Amino acid sequence: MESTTGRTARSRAKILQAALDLCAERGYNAVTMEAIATRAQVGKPTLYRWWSSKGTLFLDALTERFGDPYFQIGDTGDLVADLRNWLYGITELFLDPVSSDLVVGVAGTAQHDPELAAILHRQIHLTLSGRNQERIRAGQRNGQLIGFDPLLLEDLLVAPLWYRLLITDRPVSRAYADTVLNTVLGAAASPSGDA
Amino acid sequence: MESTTGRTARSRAKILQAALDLCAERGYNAVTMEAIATRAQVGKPTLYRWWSSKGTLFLDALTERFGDPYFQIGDTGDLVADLRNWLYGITELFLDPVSSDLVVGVAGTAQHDPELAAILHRQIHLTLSGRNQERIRAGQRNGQLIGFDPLLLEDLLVAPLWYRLLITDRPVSRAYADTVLNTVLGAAASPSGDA
DNA sequence: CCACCATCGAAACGTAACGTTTCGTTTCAG
DNA sequence: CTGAAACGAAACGTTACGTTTCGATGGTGG
Repeated sequence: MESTTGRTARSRAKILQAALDLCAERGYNAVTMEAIATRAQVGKPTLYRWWSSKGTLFLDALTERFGDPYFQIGDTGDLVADLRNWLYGITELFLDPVSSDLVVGVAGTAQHDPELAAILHRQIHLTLSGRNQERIRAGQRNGQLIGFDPLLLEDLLVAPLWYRLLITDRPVSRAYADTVLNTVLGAAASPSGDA
Repeated sequence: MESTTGRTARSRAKILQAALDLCAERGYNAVTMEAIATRAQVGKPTLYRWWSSKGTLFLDALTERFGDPYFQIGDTGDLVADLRNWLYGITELFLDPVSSDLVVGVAGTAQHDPELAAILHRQIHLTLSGRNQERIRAGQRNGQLIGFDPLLLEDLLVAPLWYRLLITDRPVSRAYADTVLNTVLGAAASPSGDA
């Protein structure tokens, strides 16, 4: 049966830790499945038993190490403050060389690995984005940011950070996050719920 | 000397065409340098003489086939209309299976190919983005969209399209481009020129 | 018009990482 | 205690890369 102390659980923890360590040392691209197995003192078949590729393995490592606390909007009752802290967290993630290299690596791999892309889309988009939209709707029921389509608001706020990380090489910063937030929130309500 | 009819120019045209054809047939990921060389009836060393990798080759093919007309803001005198057509063009590019596969492939490869990333950043960011900001400033000198930081405006408009293409699997559409444009342009002027 | 030399196409090669298979051993459950 | 499942380690075939070699081709100076 599945246990938290069994051999498989210990191997899994060792593998994810080895992957993160190697990523920090050599960078995402220079890490191979063979190196992960060696570092974790684990056989390669064990890697492929649980993950079909380097990309899916690192997506799990990324999720466990930098998961919901960074990508999910918090709930203190003040929606605008929660959105700001949400953008601050993602900015922090994108500024740190180690975590941003990991994020860029996984996002880049997903562009030519359909299976990883599917997992990422389900996990990030459907699950996380769904919860984030729910958080926005909850704020709107309390009279905050009424008139914004939740999905569109989420897009407009977080997309510029991803755009800077992946397409341009301009750095993100707290000041940039503030500017995006202030500008978008200054916008009139979106004309319809098309998005 | 360099000529437009010499052997090298003919080879170059054949190579880029073969790359685009193969990309349309099998998809970006399934195209190999060997296959491009074979299809173009060209030796592999000829490929590596001009391009250091598959990514840089396809960036050239992308630029020649889907270049400035798609990524550069036009100038009809009406800035808002030009911005809308700009977003429509990129939407069209991202909607077409062949061109979007090419864009996704190059963008994805750039995430783990520093040389390609550097070229893309210089080419896209510095050159194109510079011209686009200049177009926005020209409109502002005519009294259009005064108060927006040009760089921020460009980010806010185009980032959501890239975000949908690369991170979520939600489709773009003209209606989405319209909603983004209308919402952002409805925004108050950005508080400062930080971005 | 011709002879020369750079450049070409084609093929063969070495390398790196992949993902799989095999085999003897270890671990946990009944 | 016993057996089945999962393990670590090593070896293997495969694929695509990027390079090297070699004979042929084509544009150029005499």
